[in-house]
Amino acid sequence: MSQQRHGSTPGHVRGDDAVQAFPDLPEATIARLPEYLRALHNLGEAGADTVSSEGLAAAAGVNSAKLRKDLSHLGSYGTRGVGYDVTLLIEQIEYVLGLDQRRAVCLVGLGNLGHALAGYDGFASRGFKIVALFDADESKVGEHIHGLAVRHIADLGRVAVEEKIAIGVIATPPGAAQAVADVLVDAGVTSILNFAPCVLSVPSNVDVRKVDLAIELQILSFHEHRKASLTALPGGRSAATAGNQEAVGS
Amino acid sequence: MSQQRHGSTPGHVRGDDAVQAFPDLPEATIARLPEYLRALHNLGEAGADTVSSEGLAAAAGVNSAKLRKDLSHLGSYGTRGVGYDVTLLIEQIEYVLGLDQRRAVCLVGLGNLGHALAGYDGFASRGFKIVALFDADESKVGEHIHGLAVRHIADLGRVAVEEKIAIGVIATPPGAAQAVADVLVDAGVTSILNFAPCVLSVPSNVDVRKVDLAIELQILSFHEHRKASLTALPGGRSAATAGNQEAVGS
DNA sequence: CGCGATTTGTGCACGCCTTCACAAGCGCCT
DNA sequence: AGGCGCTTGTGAAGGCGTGCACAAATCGCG
Repeated sequence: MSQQRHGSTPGHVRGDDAVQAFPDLPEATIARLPEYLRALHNLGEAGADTVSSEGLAAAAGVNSAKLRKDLSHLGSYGTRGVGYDVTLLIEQIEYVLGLDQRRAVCLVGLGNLGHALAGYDGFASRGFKIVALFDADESKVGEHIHGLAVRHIADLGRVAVEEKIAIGVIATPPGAAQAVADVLVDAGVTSILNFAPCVLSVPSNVDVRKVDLAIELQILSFHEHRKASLTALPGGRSAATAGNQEAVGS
Repeated sequence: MSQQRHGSTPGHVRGDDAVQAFPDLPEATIARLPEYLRALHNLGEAGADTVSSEGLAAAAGVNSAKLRKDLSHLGSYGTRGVGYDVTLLIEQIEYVLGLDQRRAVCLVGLGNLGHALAGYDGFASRGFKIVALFDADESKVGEHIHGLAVRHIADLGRVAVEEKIAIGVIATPPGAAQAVADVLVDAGVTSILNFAPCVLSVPSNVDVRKVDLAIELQILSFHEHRKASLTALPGGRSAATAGNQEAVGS
C-alpha cells in the first residue's frame, strides 16, 4: 500500500496511473468526501483560494479534526499555517471519487420518482450522465423525458452492455426491483442505487446503495415522538400543548 | 388504536405514561427499525404469524444477532423456541417510531423532485400525510398536484402553525433552503428532511436529516473507481499490477 | 412428565470511528 | 535572519457498534 502520489510536485499528481489501489479509505470517510467536494465548489465560486480545515469543516457541517483526518487518509496536502488549496483539493477529491471520468448511468422505472430523477440537475452537474431510461409499461415506452426516450425494459440488458453502463438506478415498485437488479448485474453493471423499498440480493462484487424516503421520515418521526415525550417532563407534567394526541396504551 | 405496549419491560420503563422516551436507543438501531417494520409487513401479508430472528434478519438484510440486539433494546418480547409474533412486533415498532399517530408533513419546493415527492405513495402508506405544498414561484401557486393546491411560501409560517405541522420536507434549490428552514423552525417545526445539497443550520432541538441523491452516486462512483483500478488494465503498462491488485488479500 | 430441539436475549471481545490535544511545519513580520 | 502565530497532521484515548458464542427459556413429543 505504498502511497504513490506522495512526494512529487503537488501540482500535477494526476497521471494516467489509474492502476493504483487506494489506500484503505474508511467507508465513513468516503461518505463525507462528496460533502467536502460540494463545500469546496461553493468556496471556490465565492473566490476563496485557500481554506482552513476549520472553515471547510464548518461549510461541510463536520468537526474540523475529523475533516483533517479524512483528508490525511487520502494523502492530501494542506499547508501548515495556511490551509488547503481549494482548487487542488477539489482535483484530489474528484480523482479519488473517480469523478474525472464521466460515468454512464441508466434509470429504470419512470413513475413519479423516476420522472424526477431523470430531470434532476444534480446528476449532470456533478459528473453523471443519464444515458438511458427504461420502464416496463408499454404506454410509457417512446415517451421523451427531459430529452431522452424511454425504452422498454426488455432492451435493458443489451443497451446496458452497448453503452457501457456502470451504474444503474432502480426506481421501480419493490416487486420489480429484484428482477431489474438481476438484469443489470447480468449486463455487467457493478453499482446500483436502489430507491425501491426492498432488499436486493446481488453478487458480492456489486455495490448497492439504498435510499428509502419513507425510512427517513420514520426516523424523524421517532425523534418527534421522543421529543414530544420529553417536553412533558420539565417542571412536572404540565399541560403539554398537544400531549393528548398521544395514543398510548393504557 | 389498540396500542398495547408491554407494561413492565425490564428496567427503566416507567409505567405506561406518555412520558416515556427511549433516550438510550442507539441511533443505528433506530435507523434499522423502519426496515424491520417493512419486512414485518411483508411477512404479515404473506400470512406469517411468527417469525424467527433469523428469518426476519434475512428479510431485512441484516445479521440475526444484530436484529435480536436491536429488538432487545426496545424491550420487545419474542418467545424463545418460537420467535417473534409478527403483529405484536409491528405494533411495538410502530409505537416506538411514533407511527401510531399520523404526522402532518409539509413539502416546500415543487421542482422535479418536489413534484415526485408530493405523489410518492410510500409516504401515505406508511403513516405520513402531506398536508401542504409550498413554492416561491408565483406561477406554480394555485396549481394542483396530486390533489393538493400549491401555496405561496409566504404562507408557510402561518399554515405550518395552523396545521400543526411537525415535519417539513425541503426540496428547494440549495440557495433557498436555509431561509425555508428558518421559517419552518419559527413555525415550530422540529424535524426537517432536507433534499437540498447544502448544510442547514438549525437550533439544537431541531432534527435534520439530509438526503443527497448526487452524493449517493458519488459514493458508488468511488467504488467503481476502486474496482476498476483493481482489475488489471489490458492495454496499459501494467507492470506492477500483480502487486496492486493484491490490495484485497492484504 | 421430562427431555431434546429450537430460539431468544446478552456478556464479551474486537474493530472502527470520533475526538482531543499537541508536536511539527510554514509563512509573515520585524 | 529569527521569532511568532497559525494550521496541519497524527498519536492516543474513549465510545459506539458489530458479531460470536452460549446460557436461559419455551414448546412439542414420546
